[in-house]
Amino acid sequence: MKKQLRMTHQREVILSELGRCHTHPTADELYERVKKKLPRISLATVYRNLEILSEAGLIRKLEVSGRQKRFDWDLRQHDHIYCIRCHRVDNIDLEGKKQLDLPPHENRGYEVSGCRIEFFGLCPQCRKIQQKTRKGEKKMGCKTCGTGLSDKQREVLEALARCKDACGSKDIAAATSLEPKQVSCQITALKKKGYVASPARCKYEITSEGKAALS
Amino acid sequence: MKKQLRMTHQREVILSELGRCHTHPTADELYERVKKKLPRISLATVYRNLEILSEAGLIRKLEVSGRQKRFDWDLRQHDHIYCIRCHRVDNIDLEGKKQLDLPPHENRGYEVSGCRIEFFGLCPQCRKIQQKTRKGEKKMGCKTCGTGLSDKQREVLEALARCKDACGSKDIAAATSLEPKQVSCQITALKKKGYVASPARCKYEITSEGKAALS
DNA sequence: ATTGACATAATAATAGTTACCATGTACTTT
DNA sequence: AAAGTACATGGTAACTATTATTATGTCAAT
Ligand SMILES: [Mn+2]
Ligand SMILES: [Mn+2]
Ligand SMILES: [Zn+2]
Ligand SMILES: [Zn+2]
Repeated sequence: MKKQLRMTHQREVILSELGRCHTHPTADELYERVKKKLPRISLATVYRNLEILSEAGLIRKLEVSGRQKRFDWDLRQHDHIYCIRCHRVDNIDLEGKKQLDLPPHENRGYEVSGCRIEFFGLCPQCRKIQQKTRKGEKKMGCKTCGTGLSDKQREVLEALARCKDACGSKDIAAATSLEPKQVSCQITALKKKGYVASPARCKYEITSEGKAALS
Repeated sequence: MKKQLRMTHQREVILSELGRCHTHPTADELYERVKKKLPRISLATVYRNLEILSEAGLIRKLEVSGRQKRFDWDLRQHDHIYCIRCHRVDNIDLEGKKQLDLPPHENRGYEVSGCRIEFFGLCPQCRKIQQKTRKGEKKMGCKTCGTGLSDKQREVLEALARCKDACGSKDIAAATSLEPKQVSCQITALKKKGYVASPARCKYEITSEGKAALS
């Protein structure tokens, strides 16, 4: 009844690409790489095999903070450090310092099978970027959030682009077909995206990012 | 320009329910509790406020292994242990042993902002369950996987239930409107769910779990 | 009384992942 | 070799957890 594990061509390529990758890739990052060798492979196959291979102990599955699982070809005992901004993951070696044993009276009745140590912070690249853009958190990883514009947002932003000076939401309501309440709602969303700034209380103007987003 | 944080009634209830909870609940677990006090609250409000409150430092967001984020009312420095089977999370206190500083030459250029230490294993309840059901991993947390049956799966399982003894997939194909190939595909799925067992090579029979699933 | 910042409920949309199943391939046993 | 079955794949639908959108509500400061 033992499970047989066939080393198919797909699995070979997945393994070898993971070994060539020194970046702890996610399933879809690896999929993009594997697709170059096997153009007809399915994303589901990559997911399935990463799961199977990690259960078989041929690779390691990392469950670091964030939403996506990452995979590691290096089976040796080592810990990780990850960037809280871009989510890249690097290896660290705690050398002798890994005597992290939970004292028996502290184990809460668990049958302890392991321990994970993760450091986190800003990676070298993100440190530089963070210093430049002091304005705040540009959340990454979302497709629409940051670039996309809904119809109403676009309408408001276009009206703002036509204004020479900063103007209030009432002016915009007049310049568009929208009601004042709706305008202020859209402005809130646009401010969050960085497309609108408020030079004075209750006065708004389009930012350079906002102009870029309109094009 | 500083962000104002209004302590609304919803936020008060979310905070107080989290404080009353000693289980590191997920957003939807907390939602179920809060709904009893505020029946008209929205799940999105719970998500939004847990995020806001943790950013404001009033609660702690845990990103332990697994998919769902969990929240902790206890702000004191402490670490966690979680169950790899049921995903419950308990506190641990490493007392003096938390001098986990990354040596500067090992930080890979990161600006380190913190460290997470997590133990994992089987919680007391799951240890008992695991000993009983030795058959293998019943994956938890999935809605269909385990209980749900597709139409074809149900058809095959019902045919198996009518058989007195273990039978081959060809017999089932005859007893249903399905082709042999399809039958073996469905049997594979049913075996994975634990609804079908194979007492002898290429012979199948319905399990007690399978009978229960049919009712 | 207006205005607009902040908040909410309801819902649509999204990302990541897994389930489903027809089909394909490779072992085993005859 | 043929038959029968276990294991695997590709394509896609479905699912889970989370976030975005937006009409509407509340409230403090003009
Ligand atoms: Mn690694
Ligand atoms: Mn805790
Ligand atoms: Zn980074
Ligand atoms: Zn458990």
